[in-house]
Amino acid sequence: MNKWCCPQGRKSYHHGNLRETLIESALEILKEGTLADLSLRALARKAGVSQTAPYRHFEDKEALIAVLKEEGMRKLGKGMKELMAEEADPLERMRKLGMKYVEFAEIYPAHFKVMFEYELQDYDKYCALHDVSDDSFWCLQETVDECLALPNARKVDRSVAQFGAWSMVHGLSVLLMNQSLIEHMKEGHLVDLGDRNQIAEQVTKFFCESLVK
Amino acid sequence: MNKWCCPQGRKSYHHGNLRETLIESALEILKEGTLADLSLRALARKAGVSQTAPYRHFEDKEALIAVLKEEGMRKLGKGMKELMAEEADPLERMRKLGMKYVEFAEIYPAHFKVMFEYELQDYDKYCALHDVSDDSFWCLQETVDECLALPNARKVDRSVAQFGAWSMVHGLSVLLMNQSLIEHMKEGHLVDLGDRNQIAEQVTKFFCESLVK
DNA sequence: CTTTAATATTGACACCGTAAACATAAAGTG
DNA sequence: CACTTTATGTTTACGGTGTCAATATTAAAG
Repeated sequence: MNKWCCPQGRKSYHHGNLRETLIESALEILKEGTLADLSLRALARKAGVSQTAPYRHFEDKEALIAVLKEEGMRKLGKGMKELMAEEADPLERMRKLGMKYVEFAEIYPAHFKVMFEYELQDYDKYCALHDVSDDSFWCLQETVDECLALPNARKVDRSVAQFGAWSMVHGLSVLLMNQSLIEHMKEGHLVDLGDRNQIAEQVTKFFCESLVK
Repeated sequence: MNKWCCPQGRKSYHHGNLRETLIESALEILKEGTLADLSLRALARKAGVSQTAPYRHFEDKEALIAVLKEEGMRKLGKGMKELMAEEADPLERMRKLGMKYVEFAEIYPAHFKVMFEYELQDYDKYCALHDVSDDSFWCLQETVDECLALPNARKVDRSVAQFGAWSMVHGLSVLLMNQSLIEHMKEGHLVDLGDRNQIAEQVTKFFCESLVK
């Protein structure tokens, strides 16, 4: 006998697809909000389910975050791997990889922050995240190696080029996401999306040109 | 008549120096913890004062955060300004400025995160922070200009060099702070402080050399 | 000395993450 | 089919958070 009455207009006692619903809701929140807006309780509310229901699908909040990181790394990695196939010229591919990175941060700022600013307690627990992250890093490493193998390559240590490239685009992403920081540099001038894109283009170009003589 | 009994062993009803005490406690917490450990209530507890007492000195948590950002920018700016006087060679100074930045993040990671990862709702409200931030930016701009005025300077747009330099050291700081990210790059190898310092040295050197022919 | 302004307290509210005990439904087993 | 197990929900509760309103204490100003 079904004497249970759902809190929201739900048909059955079981939601049926709660895990995926929670993840999708979380992604929605990240699209139009900040990490601070993301709470398990809010997600539960959005799914019309009790506040502790999410704990049947995620050990704790961190486990949900890990999945969000994973989703982000998957999307970023996908875009980068496509470039590996599309663009043969190492230097030009390097530049495009950098722009992909910056554009990702531009389009999904909150998601980007979750990926890189939310520190997990024990990273080793989430090997799926570990695996999917490797894809992006492989693209970077492969492209760096190809650049350094160029006949006109500057004599640069492999790991220096790797760290340099990644640091450059990561810093660029963070700085460009932060309107107030940019305005300092631009001496109070308003900086719109066009300006930011132009800066990103120029800086990534500058870096790639620095790899060769 | 003093019929009031203090919650902790405090002499008088008024704390006397609560604002400074709260800031100092906050700085202590940032030295050995994360941003998540920082709560107004915890600070109040530490000062032996009721949980709403801090609101007599800070409009809200954000106002306290703004002060912490300010403290950090002041310390960073101080170190950078000293370098402006010490080191005459623009390129070498550029390199040292970068290392100062990275070392700051290394020594005060939580404080660094508060400064650059905690987004204020309305930045314009805290003009003291705005002013003290300008000092650091001025050092960067001045040094970039001197580098680009060098006879052997590469032909680079001023704002590109500025953004490039800042992006590079900022990204470097963030990446090096994040042990799990480094280990990806280093293919699982443990990366200690010595390794990180060496990477920072090499990458900043690489960038500075990229500014000249 | 009296009034006022600054500073602190208490109590409350709405959030949050999460643990324990319990309820329901679906899936597996005889 | 009935019966048990497992997966997936709910309720209730605890301690934590930021913050507001009303109140108390005291230092400073008149």
